[in-house]
Amino acid sequence: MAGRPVEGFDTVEHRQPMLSLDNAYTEDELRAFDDRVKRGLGDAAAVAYVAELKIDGLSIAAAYDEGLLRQGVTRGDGRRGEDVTANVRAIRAVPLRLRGDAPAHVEVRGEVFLPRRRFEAINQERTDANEPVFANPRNAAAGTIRNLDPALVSRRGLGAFFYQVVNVATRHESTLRQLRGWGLPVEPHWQECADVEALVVFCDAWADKRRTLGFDTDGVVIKVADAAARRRLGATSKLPRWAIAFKFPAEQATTPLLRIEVNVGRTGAVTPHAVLEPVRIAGSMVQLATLHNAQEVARKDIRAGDVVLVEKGGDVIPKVVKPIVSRRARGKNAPQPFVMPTSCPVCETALERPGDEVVWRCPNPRCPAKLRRALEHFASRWAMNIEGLGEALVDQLVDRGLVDNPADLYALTAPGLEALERMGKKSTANLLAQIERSKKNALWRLVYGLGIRHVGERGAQALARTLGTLDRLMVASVEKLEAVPDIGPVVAASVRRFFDTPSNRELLDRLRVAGVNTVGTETSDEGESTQALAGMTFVLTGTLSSQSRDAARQAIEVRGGKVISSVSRQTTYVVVGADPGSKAVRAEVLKVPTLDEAAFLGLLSNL
DNA sequence: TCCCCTCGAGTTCA
DNA sequence: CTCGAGGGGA
Repeated sequence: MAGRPVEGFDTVEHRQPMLSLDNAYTEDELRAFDDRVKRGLGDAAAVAYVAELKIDGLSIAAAYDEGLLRQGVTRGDGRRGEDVTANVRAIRAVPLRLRGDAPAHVEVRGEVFLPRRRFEAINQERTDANEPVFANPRNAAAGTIRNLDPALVSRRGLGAFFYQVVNVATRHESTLRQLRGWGLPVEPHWQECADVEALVVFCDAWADKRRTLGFDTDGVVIKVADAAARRRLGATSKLPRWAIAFKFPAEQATTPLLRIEVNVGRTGAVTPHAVLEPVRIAGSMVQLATLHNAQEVARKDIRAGDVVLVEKGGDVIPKVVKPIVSRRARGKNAPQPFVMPTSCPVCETALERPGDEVVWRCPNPRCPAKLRRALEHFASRWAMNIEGLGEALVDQLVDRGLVDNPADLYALTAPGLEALERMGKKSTANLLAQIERSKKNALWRLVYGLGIRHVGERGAQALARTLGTLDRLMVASVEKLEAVPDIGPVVAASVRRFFDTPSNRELLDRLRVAGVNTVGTETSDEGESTQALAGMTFVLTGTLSSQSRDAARQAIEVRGGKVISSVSRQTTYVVVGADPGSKAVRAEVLKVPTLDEAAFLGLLSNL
C-alpha cells in the first residue's frame, strides 16, 4: 500500500527540492565524510557538527502563511509530492497556527511518525478485527497519511518533529530553537559536536539508547553546524555535501542457518531450534533461535542450509522470520525440508504426539534429558527454591549417577559434593543448607516442584490450599480434584495419573522419609495486614527501579491483591515500569488504567 | 457451545 | 514475552 499513488491527492511541486542524504554505515565512513568536509572547506581544522536523531517516519513539508498552516506535502520523489493538507491538519503534533514572530511566509520540514505504543495498539485492534497488520511503524504512518479520511488520521495519534526552515540559513542550532519558539515540536536529543570524535561517541551511544525512545529511529542526521560553511560546501545534483545520515546497525539480519537441532523439555516436549552462524543483531551476538515446533518450521518452510532473516524486535528473544528463498541453493546441494525426528534425541525412545496436539513428546519417564529438566524445575526459585542448584550442577549430579530423582537430593553428602567440579567446602555447605531449608517449604512448592503436567504454580496453590496435605491430595478422586477451584477435568485427570504411577508414589514416600514437608501451608499472610487491595488484579510490565518484580508482587499479595500474567478487561491496574512490553499496549487498547511506578508506590503507601 | 480470562510451558544472551 | 490451551461463566 505504501508508495502506490492514491487517487484523491493532488501532486505538488516542491519550491525547493527535498534532497535525500548520503548514508554512512560505519565509523570509518563517518570519518571519511569529515575528511571530505574539511577538504571542501579548504582547511584541516576541526569542523563542528550538529547531530540529530533520524526519525523513521515520512518526511513532510508544511507551509505557513501569516502564521497559519496552509499546506502539507509529502516528500514524494523529492521534486514533487502529494498534497495531504487535510491530513496534516489532523495531526495534533502539527500546530495549525505558529506562535511568536514567524515570518509571513515560511516552509518548515520535518518527519511524521507513529509512536511505537500507538503502532502496537493499532495492530492489536487490526488483529482483533481480523484485518492485516502493519509491518512497522513507518508503513503505518505512511498508510495513515495517505488515507482519505482525516478523522481516522486524527485517531491514529501520529507524532511529528521538525528540523528545517526552508531558505533560512542560520547556524543549525538557532534553527532548532526558532522552530521550537514557533510552537513546532523538535526532537530534543540533538547535540552539538565539536568534532568528528564527538560525533562518533554520539552515534555509538544512541545505537543502544534509541530503544528507550517511544518511536523508531534508524540513524543520526549529521549536519555541518555553521551556515556559512554549508553554503560554501553546497550540494551535488542530488545530495547536500554538508550533511550525511549515519545508519544504525539493523535490528534484523540475515545469516546462514547451519542446522536445526531439537531440545527435550521437562515435560518431554521436543522442540526444534535453529543453530545460526553467529550474527550481531541490536548489540548482541545471536546464535540460537527457537523454532517452536515442527508445524511452525513447515509453515515458514525453514530449512537447514538456508540463509534466514532473523530479528530481535522490542523483545529480547530472537526469532527466525523467514528463509530468503532467493538465496537458497539449488540442485544437488539444495536444502531439504526439515524432518522432525521420530525418536528422542537423548534416549532414542519413539516420540509420541497425542491426538491433535502440535507438540511431539518423549514418553520415556526415565529419559535423562527429562530428568535434568525435572531436577532444575524442582530446585527452581518458584518451586523448592534451592539456591545454587542450577543447570551446571544438575548436569554433574546426573552424569555421575549421584541423583536419579528429586529425593536423591536429600541424600547428598559433603564428600560426594566436594568431589564435583567447582564445588569447594563453602559451596557445598551452602548447598546442603539450602537443601535442608527446602524441607520446610510450604506444601504448594512441593506440589509445583513435582512437575505434574498442567499443574503450575497457581494450580499447585489451589490444590494445596483446598486439600491441605499431601496424603489427601494423593488419594483424592478425580471428582474430588475437580471440585477444587480452577481445577477442571484435564488437570484433575493429570494429577490422578501422576499419583497412580508407582514410581511417583515411591518418590513421595522417600521425600516424606527425608523430612520434606507434606502437610503445612505457607506462613499465613492473611489476617495481619490490611486487605486494602482485596478483589483487585494487577499486571506488572517493565522494570521497576525501586524493587524487583517479585517484591512488587509480594507487596500486592500481602495486601490481598492478585497478580496475574495477562491483561484483560477485568484487570484493575497495569503497573508500567521502564521499558514496558506489549502489556502496556494491551492496557491502552482495552482501556485498563495504568499506574507508573510513582503512582504504584503511592497506592501501596496510602493504605 | 462459545468466548473471555487465566495459566502453563518454553525461551536468548550477558 | 508469546503462544496455545484449560476452566468456567453465559
